[in-house]
Amino acid sequence: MPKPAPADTPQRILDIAERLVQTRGFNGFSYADIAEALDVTKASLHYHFPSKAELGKRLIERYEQTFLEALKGIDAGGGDARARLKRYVRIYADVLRDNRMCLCGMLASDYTTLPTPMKEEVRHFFDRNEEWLAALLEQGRKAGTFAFRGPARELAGSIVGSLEGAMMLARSYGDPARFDRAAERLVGAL
Amino acid sequence: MPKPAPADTPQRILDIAERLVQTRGFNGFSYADIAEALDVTKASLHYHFPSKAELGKRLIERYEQTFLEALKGIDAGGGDARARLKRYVRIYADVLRDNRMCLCGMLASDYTTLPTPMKEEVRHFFDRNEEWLAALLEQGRKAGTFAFRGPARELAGSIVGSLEGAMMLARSYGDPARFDRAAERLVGAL
DNA sequence: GTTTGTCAACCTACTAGTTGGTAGACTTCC
DNA sequence: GGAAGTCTACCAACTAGTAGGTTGACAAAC
Repeated sequence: MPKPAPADTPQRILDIAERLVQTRGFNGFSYADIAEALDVTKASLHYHFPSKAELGKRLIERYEQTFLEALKGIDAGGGDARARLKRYVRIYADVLRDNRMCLCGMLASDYTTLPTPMKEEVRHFFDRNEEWLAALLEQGRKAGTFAFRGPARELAGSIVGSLEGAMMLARSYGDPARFDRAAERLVGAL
Repeated sequence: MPKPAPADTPQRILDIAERLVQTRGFNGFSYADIAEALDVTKASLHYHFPSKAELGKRLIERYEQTFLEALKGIDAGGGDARARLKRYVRIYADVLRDNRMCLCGMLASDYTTLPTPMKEEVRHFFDRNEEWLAALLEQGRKAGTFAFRGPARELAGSIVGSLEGAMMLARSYGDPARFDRAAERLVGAL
């Protein structure tokens, strides 16, 4: 028997690689790490993902898809803009409580060392992310829920940056609550 | 003549290593990179810094010293709390315009992969940094320059996180002005 | 004032292990 | 039989780090 293969191997590879990137960064793990965790050989990994660059690209694509799906979930759920914003922040908090950084936050700090296709995907993620958040902010402003000056998109970029930074520091301090406090301030300031 | 050695070699090693960490992260460069940039052998680097962990630790120590020196400079210069805060933010903006990340911001994202002594130094840097900022914020609040709720130290932590995150994203977008806009919002909100 | 010894600062040459990646054989399922 | 997926067995390049030798500056001993 080569594999009882209960779960789809490529997906399991992505699951493990994702966790590794989120905890150690793109330069902080190797194919050998994935192989060990999955109990297969490196060669087998290369069969599914020919190069690390390709693996990384697919990783971001999948992450973005899941993330945007979650945002749709927020749109579908009820509540005013503030409630939605809180659910948005909650996504980050949950990732952090799983002892992970945001995948793209991590990759943003590895940015200069990434292969070009990955760079493009990282920016694409943040573009979509900020677009959605900007729309929510604008909605909230129109409804009188939020008060802020300037373009919503600019504020969105600022908030995303703040959340990523707050995650990074909270993780270094091993103190997820530190993220919550910072996020509370951000949301409260609107 | 063995050396025209105008500059102190250990310092030059630290200079180059610092730039490499700030641009590529601690796992994104090797002794070979420093050796090439400095035109010496790897063995020579190991003479001055026995291990990469030791090099990294010394790197943070020196960075913190320089940073705290700059904060003293702000204290010494005139102006109210807001003016001082702007000069504080300026430090980050200048680093970014040199195409670098904050050294410790970078190391915060590499955190899980760092040797323990480096982890301690990174946290020490942020502790000192936030202590100073908290004092400035408290000063500003007492003088009526700033308005904010809760402990100054908590706000300081939030601001430092936001600045680090804003830097990271601005660098990914190759757009230093993105940092300026985010920082402007942060300072303006006080 | 030359010999002798010490020292910092480098060098060449090497180690053991890791990196991403490949070739080709094998095995199982349709 | 052919495709899919896995394996063993490799490779060249790179990793941090080491062993041991060379160089020239300086200082004391003679």
